[in-house]
Amino acid sequence: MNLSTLCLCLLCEAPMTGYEIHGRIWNDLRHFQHASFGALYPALGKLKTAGFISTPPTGSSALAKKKFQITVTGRSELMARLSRLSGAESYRSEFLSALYFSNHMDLDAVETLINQRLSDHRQIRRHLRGLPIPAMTEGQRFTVRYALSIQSAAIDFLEGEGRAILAALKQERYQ
Amino acid sequence: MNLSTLCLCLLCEAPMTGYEIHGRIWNDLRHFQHASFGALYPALGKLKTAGFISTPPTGSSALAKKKFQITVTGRSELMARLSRLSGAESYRSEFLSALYFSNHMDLDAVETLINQRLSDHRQIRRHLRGLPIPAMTEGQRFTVRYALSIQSAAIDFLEGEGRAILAALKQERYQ
DNA sequence: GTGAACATGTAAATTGTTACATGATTAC
DNA sequence: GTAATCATGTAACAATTTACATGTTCAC
Repeated sequence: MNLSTLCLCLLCEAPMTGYEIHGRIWNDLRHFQHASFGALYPALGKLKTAGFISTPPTGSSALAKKKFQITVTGRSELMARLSRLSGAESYRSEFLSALYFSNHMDLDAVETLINQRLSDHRQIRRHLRGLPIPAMTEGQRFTVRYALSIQSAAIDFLEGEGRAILAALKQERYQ
Repeated sequence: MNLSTLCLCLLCEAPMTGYEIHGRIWNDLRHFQHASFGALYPALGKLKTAGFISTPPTGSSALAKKKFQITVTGRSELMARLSRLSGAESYRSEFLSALYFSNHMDLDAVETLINQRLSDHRQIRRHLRGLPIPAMTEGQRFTVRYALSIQSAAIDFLEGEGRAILAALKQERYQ
């Protein structure tokens, strides 16, 4: 889902400032999306130009807080976009690239990468576990449980095989 | 790992044409990387300009087959780059976005997305299982087993909870 | 000879990141 | 008053996708 559509989804819940949208993505959607301000504000600008969202005039200066709200056309545009979703996922891992070519690397560097990956996954899992599950919709809970099961699979694998691979790599190298 | 570094890694194994590099990424590195020709050829062009790879002259036309090979400076550049790797991963899921906002969606559309995701994961797993594991290095095998454990976790989750969520969504909606 | 697979490349558009620049509001 | 956080935005750059354009080699 592109950022623009995501903004429409979030603004369907309630009017929000760009800053608040960023906060929602960072806090609640982190397990499947991310967005920087440099991508967010231009996206909101385009949505406004297209008439899909509006900012009720508050009479203040140009840099003042802007509550964006979705318009009627914005809602129907969103419905149209949601019906065209492909559900694709994109995954790219520098960690696995490094392991794939680890024969060119220092074994200590490989160990550092594994430990780093493990600690990243644990942190994401901690974050997911801290989310307010009971206050969520069924769909939202589903995404948290899904992400949790993937994170746990990664952690289990790295805890088990992560140790073993270093020994195997060493043996392969000096056999 | 950016595409440019990946090319250096692959060319470390053997001289290759751009087409062959594309094939290697598509067949063997699919579980953590992807690259289109439109990204690949410009990247190879820059590596050549920088002197990290070369194309031994074959005296033929401009569009003829070019075997790229890594140079001595290319090898040391690669070592430098490998030591600077962060091991970061990026994941973005339109599937989870859709589920997160599934309250705005048609339940049939949600079911279609779940089935599609399930079949995608099964296909990736089939592909991973078809890889020539015994011919690989330890590091390469590690990446395959890692990806396999993640794919299986996703499949298990979707097979179990994927069915249940549709009922839960329906109940939430019409309660 | 013709179609499939092999092979190289460019151009436009999209999408996003990082860094920068600025100002408002609130708590202490 | 001052630091932290809230808040909006731009500009330069980087990476990538998609579509296009072209040519080669080989099996049948």
